[in-house]
Amino acid sequence: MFRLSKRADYGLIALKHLALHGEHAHSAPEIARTYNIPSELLAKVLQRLVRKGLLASQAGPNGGYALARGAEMITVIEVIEALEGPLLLTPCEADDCEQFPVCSIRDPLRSVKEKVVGVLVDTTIHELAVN
Amino acid sequence: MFRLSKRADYGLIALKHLALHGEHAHSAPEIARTYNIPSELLAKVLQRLVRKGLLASQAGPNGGYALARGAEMITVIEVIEALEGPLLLTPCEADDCEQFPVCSIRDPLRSVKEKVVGVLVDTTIHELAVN
DNA sequence: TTATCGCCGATAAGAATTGTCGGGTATAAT
DNA sequence: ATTATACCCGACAATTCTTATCGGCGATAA
Repeated sequence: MFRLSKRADYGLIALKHLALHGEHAHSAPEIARTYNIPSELLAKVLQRLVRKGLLASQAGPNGGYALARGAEMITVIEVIEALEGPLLLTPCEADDCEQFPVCSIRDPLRSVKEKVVGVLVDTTIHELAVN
Repeated sequence: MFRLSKRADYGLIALKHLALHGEHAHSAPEIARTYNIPSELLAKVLQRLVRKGLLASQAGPNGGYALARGAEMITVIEVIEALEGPLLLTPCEADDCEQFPVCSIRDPLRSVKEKVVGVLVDTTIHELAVN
């Protein structure tokens, strides 16, 4: 349906939270409670963002997550692609679909996709945080 | 996953086909055969595009579909929204999700969505056809 | 009259997302 | 040391969405 997954939604909410309250680490359960997000699912999301280098984590009591870099250095496209995989406008680009040999729109849509990606590259977590 | 549905894919392929070969009407089975698309599914897609005013149809033998207006007057966003409903970046915008009262990214993401829509408004079927 | 095609709703089949569970390791505080 | 909190990770159930199919109907040209 051309919409963000909840994974990505949760990730962006958490990143904005960390951008706004970045003095110390915040735990997954704490953020989940604040935004009414299923705790274990948010944990999964944050773990993946750590693996992708967007977050830093700290185990133990008083542990939690913090941004791995400044909020203005993290783009929305990074978050989306970290959580959903590369942004593909057409099914053809991913699996070789039945239309592959005769697909007439793959190439023209590629340039459309690049413009869309451009928008998401130009939007940072910092922008989400101040607006 | 932030990707076009096959419905939209099929619709764009068909519209480009009609833009390129617009002398007479083309039937759903014919287009489906050409691009290896399940015939009855493509029929459904084209019927919906008729209802939305993007295509004109003609019943009977030698009947089929043709563009309702010039290819440069049909935008990609019209096709996507006709087949997938309005483009919503966040789940929040659609159903009232569990985060609604505390969602911190709904507003900032709205402006992101508008930029994305802008890209798709600026792309016409004619552009797909010549590229 | 017949064959072709558009039109529509209902529904099955398949895939992806969302959410849950269980078992592990790290670490700070007591 | 022990305990409580939290990160980490894979597997799996539940749910939802997408994709595809089916059956019956009306329109129209040959």
